[in-house]
Amino acid sequence: MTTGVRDISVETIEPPAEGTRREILDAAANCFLERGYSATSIDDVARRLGSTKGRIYHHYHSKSDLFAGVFKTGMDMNYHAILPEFSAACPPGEKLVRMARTHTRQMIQTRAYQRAVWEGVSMHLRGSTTPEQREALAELQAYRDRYSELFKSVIRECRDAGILDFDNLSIANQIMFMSLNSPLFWYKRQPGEKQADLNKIVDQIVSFALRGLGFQGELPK
Amino acid sequence: MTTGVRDISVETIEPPAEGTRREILDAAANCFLERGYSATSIDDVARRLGSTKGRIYHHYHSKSDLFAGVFKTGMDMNYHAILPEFSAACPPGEKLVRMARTHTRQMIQTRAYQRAVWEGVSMHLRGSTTPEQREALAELQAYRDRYSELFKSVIRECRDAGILDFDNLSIANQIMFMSLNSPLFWYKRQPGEKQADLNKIVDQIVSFALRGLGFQGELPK
DNA sequence: TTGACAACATACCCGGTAGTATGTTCATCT
DNA sequence: AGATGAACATACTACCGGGTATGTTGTCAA
Repeated sequence: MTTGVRDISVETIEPPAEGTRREILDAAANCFLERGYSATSIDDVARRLGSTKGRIYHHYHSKSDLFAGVFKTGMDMNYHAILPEFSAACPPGEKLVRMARTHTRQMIQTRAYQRAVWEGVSMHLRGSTTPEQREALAELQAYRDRYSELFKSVIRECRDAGILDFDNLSIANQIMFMSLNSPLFWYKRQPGEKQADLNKIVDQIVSFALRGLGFQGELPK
Repeated sequence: MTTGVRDISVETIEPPAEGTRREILDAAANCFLERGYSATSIDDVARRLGSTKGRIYHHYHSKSDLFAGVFKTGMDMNYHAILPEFSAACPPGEKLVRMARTHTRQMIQTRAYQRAVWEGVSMHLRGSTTPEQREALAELQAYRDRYSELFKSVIRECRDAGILDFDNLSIANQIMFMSLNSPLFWYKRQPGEKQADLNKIVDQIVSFALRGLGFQGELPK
């Protein structure tokens, strides 16, 4: 709404606002990561920013709106990372592996945002909140469902090709995501954070998930 | 403390108190399941019981104490179910499968309690709450860690026997639990709830997890 | 120069919630 | 019968947290 106005300015589209919003989202995501949504107060986020409520409420209408911002940003990053892999022309097995690796790496590298996505999904599955904001959550949920469908379609393709072997597709997809998302809950960034170490962890997770789906043989690449 | 006093009474040890406590715990567990810990108020639990706060505070000192009761009860049920399997004299592969089945069935059948256990672990991994109640959480966490160790030891035994194949033991254990716990988040009890249907779901989950750990061949039984 | 507006900070309101203090009832023991 | 205490209900307090209303400051355009 208000953002459309300053499209006149040359280059650096809305540099202050977008930077500020991102800064607020980062703080909010980390607060949600540490204490969860309902245990986090707006003042907590403001404290982390070194400012006050006013700054946050100037950019976001409500707490749930702020949360939605974190959720959507997290999913945006996921889409940005996964769509190239999904659209690539390569055999379904290899595609699934690449998508799984990318997704898992996302869970680790943008952990705070992804944790909010997780909690958002959990919140939606429950019956809580008001009907109005329940609708907003439903929209976000749909956004995340579409993402899930990307994997589901590839998994189905793999099964049809005889690469995978499982019973119920939806359940298989659920458990696979559960496995790939697991670092959300136990991963701690180590002091000597080598890129190779991270890849090793990602590989083990992806290996677990793919094997779980009935994948045989060694993983490509 | 207070329970030790009435050990004098013959049979039916503390029948009213224990029944009442269990009734309160059930209500609390379901509230925590639906809205999460911090979003649940004591009045919510009381409403579900058809009574008032007074009843709850008569049996539990605080909200966190009530939560601890739910957590511990959930873990007690897990131990009660898993210890016979763990102590049984049978080859490690078969033992692991039986333990995994039992655990997964527990996740489904006592879902509300187990969800609280989950949230308790998550809460502890974060930095929240006061130092005093943080200690109580740490104790519960240790209780749950011992349970996790039961699986870990069997998994290690399996790997040493060449039945399983994975890289890091701790990570493998984490992802396995993540898979087995997954119905906590997506399982919904169906109208026509046949025992056979439930077994089918459990089998698929266990099959996924065991394959993920590198288990080869068909599952026993 | 000045008005206008974005980007905040300050001050305040008010509903909800954890926890407490105080009844009330009923069963059991002496 | 009277006392005692468990098992609650009722009434109340204090505080926290979401949200709002109202300043304050810097910037930019005319």
